[in-house]
Amino acid sequence: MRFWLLKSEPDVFGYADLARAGREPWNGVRNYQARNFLRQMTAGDLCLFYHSGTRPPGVAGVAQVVRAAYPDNLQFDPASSYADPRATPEAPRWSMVDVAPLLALPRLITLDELRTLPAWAASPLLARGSRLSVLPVDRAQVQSVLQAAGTTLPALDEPAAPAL
DNA sequence: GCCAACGTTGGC
DNA sequence: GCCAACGTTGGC
Repeated sequence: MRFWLLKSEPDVFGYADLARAGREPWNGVRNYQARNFLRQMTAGDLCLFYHSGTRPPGVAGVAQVVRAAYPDNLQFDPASSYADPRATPEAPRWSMVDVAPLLALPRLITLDELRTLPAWAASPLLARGSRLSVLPVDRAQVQSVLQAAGTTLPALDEPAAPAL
């Protein structure tokens, strides 16, 4: 299992919207680095759901990848602002995954608070001018956020897949 | 292949 | 609303 952070503007689509929807294609990512991370995701990976463009920004919940990367539908939709005329169904350029809600944090863990957590010291999220909307995190970072929020995820504390 | 111009992101 | 940082575009 790997761990990721997904940014979204809550005015557009926040964690509460995901909780309501039950499942959602994470489409519209139009940055190659972010796209390449999407392509590394597999079902079962956990994603911190980060609210950006709001005050304060921070992690609002945890989502789970429920479908690995497949072609982003919006790239083929001329009516979409995410349309990409260079993309064809035979040669798609952009990918999306499907995510589902897993846990709403009891309280937002703000960007300011992330800056105080040792596990986050080296995260690109905290780097000046960071704009990446999909980025890898690690188990310790996820755990530190859950701990700060006063909650846990049983799946996190289990050892990696037990050998049979 | 360089680089200036431009558009976008995102914290403040 | 401002502005710094960054990625992309397109002329050359």
